[in-house]
Amino acid sequence: MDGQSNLKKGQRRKIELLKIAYRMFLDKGYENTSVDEIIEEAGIAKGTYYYYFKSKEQTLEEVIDMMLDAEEVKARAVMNAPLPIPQKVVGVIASFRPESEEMGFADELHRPENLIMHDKIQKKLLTRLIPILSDIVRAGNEEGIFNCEDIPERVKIIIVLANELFDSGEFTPKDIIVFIDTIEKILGAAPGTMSFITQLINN
Amino acid sequence: MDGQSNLKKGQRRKIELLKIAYRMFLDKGYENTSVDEIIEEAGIAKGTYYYYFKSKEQTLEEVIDMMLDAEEVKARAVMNAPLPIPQKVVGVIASFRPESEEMGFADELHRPENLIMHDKIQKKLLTRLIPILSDIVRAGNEEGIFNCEDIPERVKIIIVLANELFDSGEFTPKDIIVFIDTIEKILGAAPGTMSFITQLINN
Amino acid sequence: MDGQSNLKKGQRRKIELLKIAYRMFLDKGYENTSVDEIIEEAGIAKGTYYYYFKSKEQTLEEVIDMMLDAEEVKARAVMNAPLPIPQKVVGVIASFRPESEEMGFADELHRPENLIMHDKIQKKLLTRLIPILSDIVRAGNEEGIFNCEDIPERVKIIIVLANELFDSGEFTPKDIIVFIDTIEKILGAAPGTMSFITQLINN
Amino acid sequence: MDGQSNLKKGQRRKIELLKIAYRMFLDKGYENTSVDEIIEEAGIAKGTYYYYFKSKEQTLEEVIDMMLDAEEVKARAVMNAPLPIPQKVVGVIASFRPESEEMGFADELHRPENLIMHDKIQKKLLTRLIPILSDIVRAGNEEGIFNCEDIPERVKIIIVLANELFDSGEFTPKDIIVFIDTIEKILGAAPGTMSFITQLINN
DNA sequence: GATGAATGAGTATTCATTCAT
DNA sequence: GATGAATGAATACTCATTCAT
Repeated sequence: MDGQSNLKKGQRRKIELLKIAYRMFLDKGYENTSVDEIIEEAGIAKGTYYYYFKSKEQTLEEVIDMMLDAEEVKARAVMNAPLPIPQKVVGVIASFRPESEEMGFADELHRPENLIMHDKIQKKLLTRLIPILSDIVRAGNEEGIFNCEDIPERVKIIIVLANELFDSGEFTPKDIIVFIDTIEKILGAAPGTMSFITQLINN
Repeated sequence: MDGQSNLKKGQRRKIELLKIAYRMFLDKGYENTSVDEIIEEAGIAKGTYYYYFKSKEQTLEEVIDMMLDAEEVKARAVMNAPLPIPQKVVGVIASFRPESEEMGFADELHRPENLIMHDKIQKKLLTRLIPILSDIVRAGNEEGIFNCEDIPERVKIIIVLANELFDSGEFTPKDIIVFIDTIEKILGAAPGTMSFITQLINN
Repeated sequence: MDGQSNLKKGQRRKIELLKIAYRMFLDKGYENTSVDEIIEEAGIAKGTYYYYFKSKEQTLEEVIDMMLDAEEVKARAVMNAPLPIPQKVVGVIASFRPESEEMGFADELHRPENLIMHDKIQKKLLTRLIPILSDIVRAGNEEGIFNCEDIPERVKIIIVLANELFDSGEFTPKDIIVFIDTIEKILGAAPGTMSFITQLINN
Repeated sequence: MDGQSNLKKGQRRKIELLKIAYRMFLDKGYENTSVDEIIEEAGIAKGTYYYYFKSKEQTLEEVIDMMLDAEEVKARAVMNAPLPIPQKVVGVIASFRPESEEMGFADELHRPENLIMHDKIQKKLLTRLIPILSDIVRAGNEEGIFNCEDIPERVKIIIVLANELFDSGEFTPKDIIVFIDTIEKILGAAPGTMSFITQLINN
């Protein structure tokens, strides 16, 4: 009994379509991907597409949710792994990135054609990521590694900064140094606590 | 002899057109504003529009530059005004916002239809704002109010945070508290140095 | 059961559209016929047109192919008819003309607005006409009516001449005499073999 | 006193413009060359262009006439040169080609974007070339090299064939052989009279 | 569940030409 | 002679969505 066998046939097909749309939105941007192209790629008829999706916009919505579901699983795995707290913080943030075969860390989502998708993801992502990361920071507080109040608000700032500063791939070593210093201060950590990030990014 | 008398006739008309386009882009979003609508609003022929602008995209580019020019003037005025350093920091950041008659502080630029414009502005704005703000922070360092290195990188973080956290208008009092705390630590200022911001935002 | 009953609905419609476009291209010229005019004439929506044709250019391509298909059928009928060889030669050449209700022998295709269409047709026509005509000339060789080598090359010259000299409708009786003389010599026929052409053209 | 000194200033400017338009029409095709591009290339204003030319079409007309004037001079030089008659025939035909720095014998005029120009030239060219070539053929008749009546009509056929068969650059050695054979027969020349053409073309 | 024919509003851009100065 | 601002008709093509079968 495999994990998908209890899905109805239609459900499986919809997931296939979502994966195809996901890849195409990422590759070409949401607005540059026409429904015609999706159905051609998927080998289905126009009507079939609209049988599964109310609109193209709704497809995007579902694509994003599917993607974030997968990434939340990864983030929770990091949270529960036997790692030092600071590594968990960074690991959770890093887990929320679409995995792309062709491109590396510098994210497809930051190309101009992906503005809309990026923006939608960003907003939904904050909702999911803040609770997880807050738990980790709270644990850090208890361990005495961090020392801060208003944790969700601080976590939010960290996520926003990470996304805006590093996703585009245009940053200097000094940007990293200042970023690390900022995070440490935001969380009330001792200087050097997060400096292992340098190595992560340099690779 | 008024200030515009030395502009050629065509120059004046172009500036008029830029202002009209600026307003429309802001109101309806760049993509939702068609060239047809612009020329109708301006009362000119299609050909006239394309006499002045190579393309709609180039219009956007020029609109943004015009807007940033105006805002840079405001920012420099703040920089040179007889104000305490912390007020200058905040004033410069605040000066870089389009003034809108209809909407308040919560910016038109953050509506989804303005994503493209917002993004283009954001990138160009950083280039202009960082040097000005860096000068102010340097002065703060000399006065002993701030105490930090890598000033441009720190300034960049502050601008990014200000834009992302507050432009959308969705923020809580705690967000403000944490933001202020963060800025103070980023700049190496004594606690409470920037707390006057609270009053600014609450009004 | 009529001959079209096994065509799908969409196929039939496409053929209708091709016929409409064909007529309009011939009447007004390809470039002077806008897609808007075609769809108005056909009573269909813009989208429907582009559902059937990738582009206006592709429509032209298909129109020409359809036309040449029909004309090749006529040419082969002439080839297989019980006629003297010289009559077949002339008949095949003559069969490759669009039949126009309004205009006579002097071809619509030679008006300046039809240059593009004429040129495309000319090139494709040579490919189809040369083999057929070559077969006839070969048969003439065997019958001793003609006497020549390099038949396809000779046939090509004859077709080119016929098109260029007579299609425009501007020619004198002397032009005809010389043309006949030339053809006879090109094919190695006895003087007078092709002189029946005179009567054909004069009518 | 140079040859141009008696031209008025305006006349000289017009000729400059014609040369620029000529080159551009040849390079990009008449229809693909906009008035805007011409004036930019020429460094003049829109109004100036229309001061010199009634319309773009009239420009084309004048360009062609200028070009044919130059080529007629070359053709008459060939006619009067101390050459054998058959060489004169070929030389005159060959003289009516625009000289292009970039392209060789395979003529720019046969690219699809030059259809209109090519067609206009073709028609005007016949008018000018037929008399010259007819004179040469008449001389050939008197020398006993040729033997034919209806000279202008025969000459016309030769010109048409030369243009259509060879201008496009797509022809085989057999095409040449048959062409030579055809010309000889059209003019009533002894076999081999024109075979020197082979060498001309092969180089 | 699935098809594919049909829709039609929407859009940016080109370009020859005119004419007041 | 020369300028350049202004015109506006013309045009091909896109695309999300619907719906009868």
